[in-house]
Amino acid sequence: MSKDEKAITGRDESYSDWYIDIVRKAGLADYSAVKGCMVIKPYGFAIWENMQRQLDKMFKDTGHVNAYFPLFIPKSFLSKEADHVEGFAKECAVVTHHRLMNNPDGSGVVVDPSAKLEEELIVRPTSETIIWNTYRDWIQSYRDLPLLINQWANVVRWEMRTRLFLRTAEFLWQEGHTAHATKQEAIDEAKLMLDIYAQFAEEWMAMPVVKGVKTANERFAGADDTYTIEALMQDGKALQSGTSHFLGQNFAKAFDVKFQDNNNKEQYVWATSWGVSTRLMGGLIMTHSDDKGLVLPPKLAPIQVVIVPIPKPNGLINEAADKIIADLKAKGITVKADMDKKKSPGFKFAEYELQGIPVRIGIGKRDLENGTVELARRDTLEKMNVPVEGIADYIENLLVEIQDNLFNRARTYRDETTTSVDTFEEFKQVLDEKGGFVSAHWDGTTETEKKIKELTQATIRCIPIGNPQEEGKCILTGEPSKERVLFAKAY
RNA sequence: CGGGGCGUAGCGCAGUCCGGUUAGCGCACCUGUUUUGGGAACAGGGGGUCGCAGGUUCGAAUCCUGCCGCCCCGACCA
Repeated sequence: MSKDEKAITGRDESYSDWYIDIVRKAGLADYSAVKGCMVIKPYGFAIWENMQRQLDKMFKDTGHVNAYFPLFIPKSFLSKEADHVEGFAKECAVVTHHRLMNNPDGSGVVVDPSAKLEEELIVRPTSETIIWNTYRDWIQSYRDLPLLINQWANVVRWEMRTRLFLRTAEFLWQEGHTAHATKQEAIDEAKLMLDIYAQFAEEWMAMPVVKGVKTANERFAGADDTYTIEALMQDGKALQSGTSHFLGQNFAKAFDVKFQDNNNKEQYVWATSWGVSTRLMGGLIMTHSDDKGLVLPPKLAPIQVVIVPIPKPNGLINEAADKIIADLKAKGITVKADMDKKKSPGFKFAEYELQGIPVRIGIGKRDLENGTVELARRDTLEKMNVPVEGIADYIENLLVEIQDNLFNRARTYRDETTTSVDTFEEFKQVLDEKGGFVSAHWDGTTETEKKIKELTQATIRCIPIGNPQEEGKCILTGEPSKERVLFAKAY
């Protein structure tokens, strides 16, 4: 096999082709026979499972439980909350019939026109409506609250344009839906989940994020407030990586969900919803990977260490490898030994770099003689000779170091690619030449926000939480402003 | 929804303009031998309804008509 055929497109050449090459050649996902839908392959799914496992733990540690609600939603449900239906109506898949029949002309199967549904069903684009319709029956008293439920599910949003992991017609996610007795409690919940998302992104994905609030224009359809974590990709575009919504009483009123408080007074409940999706996979890829392929943070890598015999396996090498494998496994480190005799070491090196495995161990004759192994780290591509004695401890520390290094590197990039500007000229120049987050004053109107988007393609990603208050003038209109907001071109 | 591209072996493509042996090449795959510290070499081998349906023709991957699918670029979105 030649280098060129296996090589991935360089980031400088085409960032978009680079991304697709990594997704496909590292075996994460593939296009499917269905337009806009992808197949998540075993290696990609293993990474997603690691994400799920940790997130699920964090949800449960904060008192949430999992449940499952239907894929199909009666059409009438969707129209009960006005903003919500307006936000999603344009991208819904609709089930109209429930039976097929043989085409009378013998050409295959066709929809049986006599099997038309009384009420059409929507394939969930999100589950607020079916869930709140159910919560009405579950909630009577303040003692039923708070209700803290999450579900892991697939949803469908009929997008015009798709991109593997970042935007597909069907995607996997989790959606939390909670009900509370008071407004403050619901706001606290929405913020708590945002913190959990941020903590997960930074500590597990090694992906630095900005926590913030969305502007009215960017808010979730049906929410009073939308909180977001925003990450910056290597091409200078922002990725909305998770959102948490304070829904006020909008869904409670739409679905008539009331409870009796401890004064026997009837009240509408307060709600939140929050979600992260397989889009995080896209963020993970675009935060760390390089021109050799995927780079994975050790905490999420399905295989943390790979052992490659040089030049091929033999009794002594196998023996040395088995010992190392046992020591690593005892520490809970996942390890794979590639004892395939047909493939050359060079092939394996390239292959595991493409797959982003954090640490590679090479064992050859020279190593056996010297009592060492060759360690290669994926994040820096450094190679070093390390004594076999104490290798498991060494690797355990190295994995932590790699995790930290990836985060620090990404944070440095993010900080260096965040620019404060005070004029519209500067604003445009930074967006064109440098990209990244641009911190600027804005007059607070949707009209100005839309105008800026029209002129520059940049949107307000968020108003950062804990944003310093500062007198200034809107970069577009010159109207007074009391704080900066974060702009960027976004995925 | 507008614009563009593509559909020939598992993958990537040539052949199509100008119809004519048994449809070809690279990679991958199988067998064997020699190799092996950064994507090995040689030899042999298997694998195809040429997207689908009609039509023209002695003869269609190639020409005509219709259809289907996917990808890319834009507007909308996690």
